[in-house]
Amino acid sequence: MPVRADAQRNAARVLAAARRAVASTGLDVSYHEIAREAGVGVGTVYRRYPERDQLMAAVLSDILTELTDTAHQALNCDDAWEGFSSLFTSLALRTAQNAGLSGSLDQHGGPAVAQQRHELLDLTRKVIERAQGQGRLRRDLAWQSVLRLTGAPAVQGCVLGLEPDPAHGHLVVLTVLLDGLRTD
Amino acid sequence: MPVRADAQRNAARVLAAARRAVASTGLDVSYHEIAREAGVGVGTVYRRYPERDQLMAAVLSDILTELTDTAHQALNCDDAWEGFSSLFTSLALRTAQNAGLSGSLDQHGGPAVAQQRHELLDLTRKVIERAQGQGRLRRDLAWQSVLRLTGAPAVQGCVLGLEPDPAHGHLVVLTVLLDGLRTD
DNA sequence: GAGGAAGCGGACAGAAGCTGTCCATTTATA
DNA sequence: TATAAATGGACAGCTTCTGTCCGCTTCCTC
Repeated sequence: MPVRADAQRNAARVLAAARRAVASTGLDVSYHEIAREAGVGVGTVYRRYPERDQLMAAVLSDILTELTDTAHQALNCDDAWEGFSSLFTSLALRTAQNAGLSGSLDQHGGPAVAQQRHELLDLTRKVIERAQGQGRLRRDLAWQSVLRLTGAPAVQGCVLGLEPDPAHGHLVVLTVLLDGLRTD
Repeated sequence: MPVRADAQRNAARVLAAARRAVASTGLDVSYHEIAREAGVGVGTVYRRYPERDQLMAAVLSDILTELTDTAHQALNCDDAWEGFSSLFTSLALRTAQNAGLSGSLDQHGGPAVAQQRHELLDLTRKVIERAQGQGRLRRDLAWQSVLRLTGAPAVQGCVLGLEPDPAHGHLVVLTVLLDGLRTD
């Protein structure tokens, strides 16, 4: 017997809800919250992902797949700076949307996700080094440092209590960072 | 009868512990954790700050006092850019140390803290506009936007799971941001 | 150094929220 | 329509937090 249609539908709903929930709450989001967000019962979420790691692996894999696509496009872009800045922007916005993840990719996901991540890192390194090779991107920063900068626009506020303004805030940070990174 | 010596000692310990705890855990840190950090019983913390808002107000006021000092120094600095960049750096590092606060200053503290914050904001605006007036800081950003940038180095990680490296990470972001902000 | 008041610590009850299970009910397929 | 798969959500057990209370300790005064 094939997979039932409603089961497939719910699986998609749960994954989408998990992505949203992880993005807003973090990796320690409760199963109940995911179920609520998905509009299904907790039992359904537990049946689909008996282990928390399986759920996180699915979420992370989903994100990594999207980003790998973007990285390939960036590497195929004729202009090295344009490729770099578009990938940088994508990474930054994605990081901002998933502020809850912050560096805990290693603990979750297992070897399959690790492999996916390694692939994306490799692509990203190539994009950065190509832009540096063409003299468009400053060379005084290691590619890892450049990559880490993508986390900067994830800012949610400041000690002075200015309202966060996530809509335009990220873009301002991105603009200034890119201006600080380009060489011409 | 004057305040007992041990009471004074404990008050200082609790405030210091609360600052550390809020910085690492966030505004919703539990009283027990603060007490543990301070090395006192929970009762002592509750006696000192029966309302959570009182505790937060004390913490925020402490931070604001420090920063106001720095802002005064920045405004007295002969070189407008130097003044700006040193204040910017202080604000950024302080924000990074207090990532847990993120924009929730308004809900806490009451009018006294609000007044302190208003004063600091005013000083900061002056520092920024002075540097812009001297043509050292790019003029295409409103002072609020510039201020918001101080939150950027608070980055704790990125979607790619690179280890956070808070020690040098903040400095790299700061360098690139300042390079993207200066006009000469 | 003795007495009394102020302060202290931490046990404890009650509330909240999370995990993971179980089964009566619903739904899709043949 | 019959049947098996899938569902939802109640529920027990656990953890963690809040806020109080009271026996004990520490400090100050005389």
